[in-house]
Amino acid sequence: MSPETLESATSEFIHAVGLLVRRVRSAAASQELSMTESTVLARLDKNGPATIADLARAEGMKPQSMGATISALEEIGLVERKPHPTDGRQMNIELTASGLALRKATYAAKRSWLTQAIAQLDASERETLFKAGDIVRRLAEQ
Amino acid sequence: MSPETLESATSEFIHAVGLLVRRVRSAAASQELSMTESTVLARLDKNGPATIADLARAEGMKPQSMGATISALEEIGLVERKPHPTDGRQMNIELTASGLALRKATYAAKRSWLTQAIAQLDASERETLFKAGDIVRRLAEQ
DNA sequence: TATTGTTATACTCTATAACTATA
DNA sequence: TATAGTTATAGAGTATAACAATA
Repeated sequence: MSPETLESATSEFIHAVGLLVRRVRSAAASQELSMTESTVLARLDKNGPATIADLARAEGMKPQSMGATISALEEIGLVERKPHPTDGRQMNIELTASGLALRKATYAAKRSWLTQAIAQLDASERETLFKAGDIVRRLAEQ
Repeated sequence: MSPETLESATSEFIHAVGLLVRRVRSAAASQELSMTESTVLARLDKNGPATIADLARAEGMKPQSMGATISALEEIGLVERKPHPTDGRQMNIELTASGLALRKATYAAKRSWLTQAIAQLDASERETLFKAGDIVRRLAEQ
């Protein structure tokens, strides 16, 4: 692949990512959660309680930024802070009953805009997309 | 694909996208251009002069937001506004000599962080990534 | 009346810096 | 001394609203 072609393809790729991010963001503005908020909720649901520092590391964010995200989720009642049993510095972030209900019920019924859109792709496209997701993750973490 | 699996895979996908966006953004903070800025520059290089409204449509943004992006690029001397010859309302946005040089020289030599990272993937991974880019574009524009 | 662009203002997401409390 | 968290402040990116000029 020539340097020019690579640069051009990369540029188109990042353009597509930008479109997607803006689209997800505008969906979030109306009623859904932001990308980071949904991701954090999904992680808490899957892996159980975690500290702010853990969550920040997982998202590649600063702890202060994650603190703000958690405060936003706390304000709408989806997560709560509980003191760590032995380490007085840490706060465990847990899903509330509302948060769990949102994960189990709302997502199963109404779903996010993106989940619906992906559901309508054919199987091979979904496979390509999710494979690419893994590649993107590696790129971002490298 | 079960609803739970789909939701989980979507969640992991958008997580990966979030990681990438934050990573690109932090590269941009040090010296590179933002995602939107690079994309606009690439478009001007490829398609020639365009109006703010055109560019906004292409990026899925509001014209006011694109105006801010263009002002930022103008301030660092990469683009300039020129009045449209016949339509007095429009301003044509063009690459300056600097902007063109950045596209032709700097990108070819130093490259962006992301282009470098993608260059190091093997061919089949790159293919998956760019195919996924097309799918993402369709999702975002739908 | 519709479109292009500008200005003013505000919101979201994330960052840096400075601090306290605990280990 | 290192780690977890909080608070304060700032920046980037984008949005909405109101407006002027032109078509």
